[in-house]
Amino acid sequence: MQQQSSTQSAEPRTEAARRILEASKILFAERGYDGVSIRDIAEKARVSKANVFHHFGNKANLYEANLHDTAEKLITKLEVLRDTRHSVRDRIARFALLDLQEQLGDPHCVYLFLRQLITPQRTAQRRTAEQVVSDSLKNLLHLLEQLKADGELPTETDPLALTLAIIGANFMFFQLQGILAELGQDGNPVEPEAFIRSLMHLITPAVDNGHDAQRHLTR
Amino acid sequence: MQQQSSTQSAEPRTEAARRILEASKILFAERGYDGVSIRDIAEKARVSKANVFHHFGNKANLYEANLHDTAEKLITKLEVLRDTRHSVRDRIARFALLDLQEQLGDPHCVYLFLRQLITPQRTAQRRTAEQVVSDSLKNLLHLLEQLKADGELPTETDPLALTLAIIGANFMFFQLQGILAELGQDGNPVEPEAFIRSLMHLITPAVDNGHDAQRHLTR
DNA sequence: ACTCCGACTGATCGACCGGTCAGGATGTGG
DNA sequence: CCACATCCTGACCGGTCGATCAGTCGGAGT
Repeated sequence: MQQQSSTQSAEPRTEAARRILEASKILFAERGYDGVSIRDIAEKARVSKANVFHHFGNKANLYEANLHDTAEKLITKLEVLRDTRHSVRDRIARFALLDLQEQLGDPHCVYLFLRQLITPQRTAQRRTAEQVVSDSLKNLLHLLEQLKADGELPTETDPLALTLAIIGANFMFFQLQGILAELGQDGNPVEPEAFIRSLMHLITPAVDNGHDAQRHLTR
Repeated sequence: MQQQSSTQSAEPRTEAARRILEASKILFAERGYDGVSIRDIAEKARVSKANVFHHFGNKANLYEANLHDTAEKLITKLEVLRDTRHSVRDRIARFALLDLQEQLGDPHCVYLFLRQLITPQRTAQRRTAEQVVSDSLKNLLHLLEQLKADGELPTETDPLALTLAIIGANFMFFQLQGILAELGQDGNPVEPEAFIRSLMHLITPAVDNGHDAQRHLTR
């Protein structure tokens, strides 16, 4: 038996192993852990059922390997936000756009993580999922606090509420695409860039008239 | 055989049927459709396994009955928003607070609906779930457009983005309670009322200087 | 007393589940 | 040539799944 370790996932050893990982990722994201059988995965990956066990030991291990992969991917995303070449405002906008684009570009990762977050059992896997979300949240919160310290936010604005609003708006835009498309016939922003622009207006509406930092939310 | 109809769910006929419905609601919300067996439900409801089939026909029917129940519950919630006795601003604040409180008060309904929304299969059940969310969204969107027409929102504010921000922020507050509690030691708003107040500040920050009809949520 | 009906249960079914095992195919080092 | 390791498969196992069925029980109607 040559199964992968459970604590750390390495690269897939063969093409078949890679196909198994990819197929299981999609299926787990769509139907959840219990909704997918090893048969389904093997069939989608065009391998024998026993081969799945050969590479990943058991079902839980395969699921964990998927979570580990997506977690790594999402963590590396956060590194982009740390460069100080751009203004705080720009970094917030870039983070929001990057976050939204990545959700739209790889929905399976989102659903894989979301399914883990809504599980009441506090397993180690759920902890890691929470950790990723928590890091992302803290990062954005820190940027917003910085923005407020710079005087670019009204004093009565609560950075935490604003953080949750941005992250939540992104998720809702991602999740409700189908619904939005139906009622967006009158020219509402359905493109991510336009949506992020609208979202940034909510934070500091003085973005059109050329960076006027002291012009706050009037009226 | 005396199973309920599939298209419309009536009240549970016996105490046992009521217990089955309640037990299955919790289990389905926590573990999802495939994660729960009839055995689990029967055991939690303290009835025989065959009795579950007697009352609900099959597993899918039982699940559908749960969805129908929660959908009805959420739809009736929206009725509150239609009374014109309060100002538009108040109705938005009341809607947001009511929405958040209901999520916090009955998490199982939220998870039951969420699990349905993240299913890629476009079943009739998913349609109804989408319909409920869509109605709720349209309602809030309409109120915000009204608010903007009244001149209480900046002209560059996009009502749709604001709608998604409010709904999304509520959901994030609900979902990330555990994470928020950890980093909320420095006096951040962890109570729903305070959070909604902060959220309303984001919409119309001119709430402090004493408008006439906004006294309800400002302590 | 007799019938009928809905509530309810234990036993049981075939299907499918996750997982195992013996062994074939292929390559690699001695 | 042999020995060995890895990749991979078909056949198989015990257990659990959703669902069925025969039948018991108790109350209402006649």
